[in-house]
Amino acid sequence: MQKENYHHGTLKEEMIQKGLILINNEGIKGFSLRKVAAMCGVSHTAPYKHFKNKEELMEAISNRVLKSFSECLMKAVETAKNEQTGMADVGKAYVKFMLDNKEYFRFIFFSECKVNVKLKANDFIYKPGNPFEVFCSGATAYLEHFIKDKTEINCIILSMWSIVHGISTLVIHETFEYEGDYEELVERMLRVQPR
Amino acid sequence: MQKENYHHGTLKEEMIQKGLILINNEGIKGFSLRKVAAMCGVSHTAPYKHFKNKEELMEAISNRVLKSFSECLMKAVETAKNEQTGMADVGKAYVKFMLDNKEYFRFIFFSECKVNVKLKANDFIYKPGNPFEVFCSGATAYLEHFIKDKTEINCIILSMWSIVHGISTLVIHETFEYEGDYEELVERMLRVQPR
DNA sequence: CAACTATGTTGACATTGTAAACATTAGCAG
DNA sequence: CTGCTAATGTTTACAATGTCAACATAGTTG
Repeated sequence: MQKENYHHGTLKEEMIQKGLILINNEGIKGFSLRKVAAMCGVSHTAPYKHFKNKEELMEAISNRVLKSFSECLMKAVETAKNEQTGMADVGKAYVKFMLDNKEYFRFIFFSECKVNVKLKANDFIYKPGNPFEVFCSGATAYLEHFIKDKTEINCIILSMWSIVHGISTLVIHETFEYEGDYEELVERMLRVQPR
Repeated sequence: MQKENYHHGTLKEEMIQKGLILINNEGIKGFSLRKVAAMCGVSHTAPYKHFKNKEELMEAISNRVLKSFSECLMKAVETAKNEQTGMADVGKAYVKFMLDNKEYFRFIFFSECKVNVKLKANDFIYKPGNPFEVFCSGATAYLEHFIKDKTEINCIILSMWSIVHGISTLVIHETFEYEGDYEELVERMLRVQPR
């Protein structure tokens, strides 16, 4: 009986799963490698066979969330493309996803969690597949129909990205609160833009 | 000789001072209550006579930074008022201050540090003296010259705030990078707005 | 089957936050 | 000045945590 338990089999994956649960239940400050290991029914050093250190576990968890985020945004971009609703709906999806997953994004953005993503303006280079890339490239494709100047497009995109990211961040950090429908608010905030 | 040292005298203030230094030198993950106490030449539990716990120390440090931030923005608002340059300069000051103090804002926004500030939209209630209040009320005063509708003003302000806060946050978190002058970029980002 | 590698466990250690019990000093009442 | 009391520090102790080293077990492969 013990023989079957000695080797867990899918510990790496379960660490990520249980890590997500722990974050949801106890927030950032309740998160610890040892707790997650215990949730997997494994000794507190077993995870080190799969993750170099705590930070690498956090990064894996973060990537899992960002992957869902990407998929969510991709769907929104597709819908917007088909139904000609413009980028506002994608922006709304961006904010909604972050606010629906506050605890996860506190973890990703408000902790020492490394996010393996970096966008550069100017040439707008990004690692494909991450949510920010999805948002920005979706917006680029949309704006190209209306605007020629590449620099202006980038500027507008950056503006939109900052708006949706900024408002989400402020709300999640509890620096700002709106007593009403955030989607409607975002809609209006983005509409203030020329496009 | 020991008699002079037993009572520190201004420990509370020095904890804040040395805390700021430690954050600058070692970042969030290098920050600990015990280290700050050591820097003050005091036992590791002495701070508990002045702060309920670590979080309260962090809050005090955060408030110190936010006070400087407020003062900086107040100056910018004053200048904008006198020289009729509009809110773009205040926005640039906002971003510049955050990027000039990356380590502090990582501490404030990307750690378990409680920021004792909460703005509410709708009625736009804020605790006076905090930087966000300075920015928003400065913007309100400015916009009232051009726009009547209170709701629209609030929407534009929130947009501007999100833009400057969002871009700063993204850069500090190293999710986004711009190889050029951020002030010029912010100028353009805000100018995309109707006003 | 034997040896190797991947995966877990035990035990140890340093760092940290925090609480309790005790020490020193400052300030004030008499 | 004396002595009490509150404010401020220190020592000691403990639990939680990340991490390392040494060892154990189990698949895998020649």
